[in-house]
Amino acid sequence: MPDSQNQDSNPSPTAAPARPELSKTYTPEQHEPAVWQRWLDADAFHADPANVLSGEKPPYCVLIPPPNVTAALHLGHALNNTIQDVLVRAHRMKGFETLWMPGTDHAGIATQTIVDKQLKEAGKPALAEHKEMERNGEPGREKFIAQVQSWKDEFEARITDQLKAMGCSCDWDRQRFTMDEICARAVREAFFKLFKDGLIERGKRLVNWDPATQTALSDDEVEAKDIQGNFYYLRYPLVHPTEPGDHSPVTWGELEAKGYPGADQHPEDDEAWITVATTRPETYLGDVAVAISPKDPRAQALKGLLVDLPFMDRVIPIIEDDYVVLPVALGGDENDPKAKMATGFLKVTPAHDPNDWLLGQRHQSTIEAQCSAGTHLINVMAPDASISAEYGWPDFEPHGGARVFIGLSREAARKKVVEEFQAHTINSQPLLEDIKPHEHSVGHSYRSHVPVEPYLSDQWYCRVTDDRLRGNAQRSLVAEQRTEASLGSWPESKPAVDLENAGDGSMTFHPARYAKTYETWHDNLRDWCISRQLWWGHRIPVWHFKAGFGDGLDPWKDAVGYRDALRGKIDELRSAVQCQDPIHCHVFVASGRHEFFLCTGGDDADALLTKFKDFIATGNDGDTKSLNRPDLWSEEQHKIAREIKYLIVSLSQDPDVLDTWFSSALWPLSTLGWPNHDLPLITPEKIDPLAHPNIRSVWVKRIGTFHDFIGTEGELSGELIEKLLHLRDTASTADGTQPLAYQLFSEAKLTQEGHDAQPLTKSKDIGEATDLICAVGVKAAAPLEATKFGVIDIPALLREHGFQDTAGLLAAFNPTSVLTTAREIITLWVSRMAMFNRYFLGNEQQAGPIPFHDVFIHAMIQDGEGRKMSKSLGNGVDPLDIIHSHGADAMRFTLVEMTTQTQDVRMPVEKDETTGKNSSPKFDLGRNFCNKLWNAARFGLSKIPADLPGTIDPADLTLADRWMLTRMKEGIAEIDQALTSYQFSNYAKALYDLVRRDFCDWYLEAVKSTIADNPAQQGALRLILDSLLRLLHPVVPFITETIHERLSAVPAPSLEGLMLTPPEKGEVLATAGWPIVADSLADADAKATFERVRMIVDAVRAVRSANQVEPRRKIALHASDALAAEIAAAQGLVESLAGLHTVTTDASEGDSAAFSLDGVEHRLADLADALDPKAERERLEKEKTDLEKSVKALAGRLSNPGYTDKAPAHLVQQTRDEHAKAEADLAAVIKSLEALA
RNA sequence: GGGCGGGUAGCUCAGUUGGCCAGAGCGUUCGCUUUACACGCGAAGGGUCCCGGGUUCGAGUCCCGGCCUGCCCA
Repeated sequence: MPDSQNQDSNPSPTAAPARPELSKTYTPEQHEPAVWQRWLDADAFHADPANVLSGEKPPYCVLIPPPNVTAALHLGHALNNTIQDVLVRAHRMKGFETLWMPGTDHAGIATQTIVDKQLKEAGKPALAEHKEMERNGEPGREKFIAQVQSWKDEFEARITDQLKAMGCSCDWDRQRFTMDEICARAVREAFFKLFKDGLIERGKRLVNWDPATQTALSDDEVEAKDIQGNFYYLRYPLVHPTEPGDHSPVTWGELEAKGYPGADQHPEDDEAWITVATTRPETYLGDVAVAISPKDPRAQALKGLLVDLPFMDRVIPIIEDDYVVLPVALGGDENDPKAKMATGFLKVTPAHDPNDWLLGQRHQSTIEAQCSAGTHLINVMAPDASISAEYGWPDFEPHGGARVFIGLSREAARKKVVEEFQAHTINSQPLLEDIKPHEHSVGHSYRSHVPVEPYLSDQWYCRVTDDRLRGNAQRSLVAEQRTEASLGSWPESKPAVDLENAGDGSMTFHPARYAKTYETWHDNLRDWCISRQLWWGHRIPVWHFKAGFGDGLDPWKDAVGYRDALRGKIDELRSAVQCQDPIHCHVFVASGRHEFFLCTGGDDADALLTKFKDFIATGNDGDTKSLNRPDLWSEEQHKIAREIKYLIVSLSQDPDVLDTWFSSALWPLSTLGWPNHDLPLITPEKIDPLAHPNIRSVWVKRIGTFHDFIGTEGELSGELIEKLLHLRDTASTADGTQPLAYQLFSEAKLTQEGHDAQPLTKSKDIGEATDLICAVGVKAAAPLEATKFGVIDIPALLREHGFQDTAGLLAAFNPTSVLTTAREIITLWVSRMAMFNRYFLGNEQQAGPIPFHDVFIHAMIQDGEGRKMSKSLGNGVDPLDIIHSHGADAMRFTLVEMTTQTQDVRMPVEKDETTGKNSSPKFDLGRNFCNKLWNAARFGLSKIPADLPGTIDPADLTLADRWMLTRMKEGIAEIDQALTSYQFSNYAKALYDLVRRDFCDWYLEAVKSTIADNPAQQGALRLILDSLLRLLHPVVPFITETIHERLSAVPAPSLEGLMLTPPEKGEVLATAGWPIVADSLADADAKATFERVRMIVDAVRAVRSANQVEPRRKIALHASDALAAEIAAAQGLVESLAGLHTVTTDASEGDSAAFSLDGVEHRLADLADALDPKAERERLEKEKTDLEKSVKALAGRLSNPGYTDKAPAHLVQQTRDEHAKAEADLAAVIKSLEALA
């Protein structure tokens, strides 16, 4: 047996390695599934945090931006994930412990809307019907969520399959979903901490309301669209402030007397009015004032007067505010389009417009004192945006003059208001003065696409503007990406430099320009509305209650004292029933009332409150036993419960869910195990030494006592034990090994001794321990079958019982290495991850680490016309279609090649007429490249015998070998540079040049004539091919793995200076080492010589082609002495590559073609049986013209003294050399032409 | 309105401190069943670097002003 770097652990000395022939063209569908299976079998993608924590390997971690479960992945996802896979695979090969965390996002409003729409279309009970059920006391919410859940299951599976088909090397055992138990736990913890720390508050404010889905939206979920609307000019009569309900009209005459400009244009006894301009006339029902600019010349005359709102019996004040735009006629800005449309009077509707809301705040007391409704907020709409008096319209009754509008949609109401104003008159002129067309921007819901209604409602807010959140996000950014402007406005956002590991200034955007988007976003941040009136999402862990009067406490007089008393009582109850999870109480003031809320920090606390709610409802003191677990309550415990019962009446959980981005923001924490990240690390060896390293994952749970874990039969934990024992004893995997084992540890010892702690084996120790950890080692990734229990999905089973496989992940992998995502995500997601990661991993002294060091923003893929790919345009490309037609590798290579530093990339889309599917000719690039690689490998393999020498002496290498190795060293440097700077296109181009141009076109052609008899060259080819496969693997993993499997059948010889670390796991290339070429193999002479060979061959080929010489015809070269010597030194390469049978210094006889090289004329003879002198003359004439042009240009440059004096000397010299060479070449060509004549 | 891109060969794009006569892939033309590859090999043609100024010995690149086009934010 020859020496080998890849020693087979089970060598078979008799049988030669199987070397099946490769097919003539690469057929991806034949190889991709098999390769995928090999990776899984090798456990190639599973990361082990222990390798990081022990210091053995540096970490590299990428978190997938979890795709929405709303739909299958599109080409943008394919690009996004290909880039991540390239980075992940390259780092894995470079020796990093590499974790790529996969998962999906529940996308609350989007998924709920889609499922609702689907149900409606299918004629099944949809959201509205389920809401009706819920109102009737039936479980409508549960049923609807189950429908969404099954949609989620379907799409999660589809998305996962797509990612796998693309070859994504995620750690699939750790796949997450933003609503699974592990993520939910993080959401609860995070919300609780924010609540407790005063960063979450309740507020009645104007929100972006989506009347279609009837939920609040955050600012980012609103998209502005330009709408062709109108400005409506409405006349409001002026009145005197006299008796309530009896306001006498103001006449124009009175106004004229007060110096009101323009009043003299009206009959003096006529009633006077003012005109407001609005785009939304229907909101006039909620008007509480009319505003005028204090600079307005009419303002003085109007002081003390009021406005009588038509048909409303509401009299409202006139307020002065600088916000109001002056019309151009009265001195307003001519360049302001608003000033052209304005009347100078602005109707103020604080409950239906964000700007009016601010006006209402500023003038609240004036408005409340003078508006006959007595309030500065009148909401005239129901949640579906129809006109309604039931949501805060205090003066609707008893007058009810606006009854005609009730129940109308906002669109119909607008029409009706305009009609009414048209139909009614003041001084026989219509109240509707004018309508002018006006294009303006209107916010629309990004999901339902209806116009967003600014709507007054109670919501939960996260105070992201607090420095603990915003400030830390701002300070994350690397110093050179901060701008002066931002630092000037936000001096406190300057990164700290003196704090070690503060995480400040350590996050970098690539390309750098996107840092500005991030920075600006934070500079203009507003508090984040996090509650959504949806069902699909994380339920807000807050309980609202009506306060009672226990212990003589009056919640309305002393809210804080009441709150503190309740906090104390709650803690007593928790402790009495051994509830581990915290409960916190807050009081908020909304609409002038105190509102009391309890927030729970975990399942235990939730369960406690649920039971307590029942306790309150039944009023049965004896029932309080159910609160306890597992013992009966003592008298003291009953007493506490009764006391709280007097403080709390009618407890109910908040029905709303959290904004999806809240759980997304926790992704770097939740997926890595936070808040249970302190679970001790247990390595697979501890579970089952015999089976290691085949144990795939280790699941652990802190179980307190043995009793807790075993439980009794029929209880969940007892049942789990039974299943685990049964599986351990009866189930087996394909190779006959057992799929799982479990062991118990003392937590104290694990924490103390780490990996070295021994499992507990004595039943006495187990029975007595109070701090037990149960660890389950799982081998199978797929569900297991075991008689009695049928098919069991072990990870799901363990999750259900609170086991986690996250131990050590947070410590090993957060901060992660890089986040790869799209532009619009910077504000929606990147920012919030930065805020949360730093907040939750920090403490009061110091902010925590950033979630990722780098953020790479990739381009958006557009179609050939620069339009977004979308379903409605039908120009989308399905990644699976490309994988099926071209192969996953071809798609990946093309996408990587396209990924330059620009914002958008275009991909011409063509519809295949036969299949009806969209594709793009761009993918041919990748397919052709893969096919070329395949055939090059096929050829290479056919030239590599099974019995290579064990060692290659570098001295035995040919010129071509040394050149190729040198080129490889250069190529590796280019590739490494491209990858570290996220220049993916450069990576693909470097590979293309190295593989296609250098290796295929020149190296393989060069070795053809010598390799059969040269064992050293055979060995070199074996190693060069191996190295190239490694460099290619990150972008084209399937084909390289397939070829590598064949290549590995031939043991690799050793060559000093070339390091090819063998695969770590299962002999798969995916875990092999990145090639390292030492300086000793870089041969500058070989490179220069080979480049000369290429030049000479090119020159000969050009002449051959111009003279239409048969490719197979060998010709004679009559060269100068110098050229002939050079060719002789090239070991026959020129002869074979240029097709020469003779190289001689003799003068040619008979027909010959001339060409010049280095300013010397050489001749090629034996080109054909007869040479065509006319064609030869044409070729030479053209060459002469080109050279003359060249000589003239170079001479011109040299005759410019500015150039020769000021340009760098080496450039001037270079120009002189070129000039001399061009002149010599020209002379040679002229000589050839003369000879021809 | 503010911010950020793009405009280079017929098409899609490179061109990183200004420095060979501006490159690649596809497409086009010519030749070729050549010891792996026609999803291939060899050769060739193809550019007012959007327009107008400026700085410089020298500008696709830097500066100023336009035009066209896309995205994000208000």
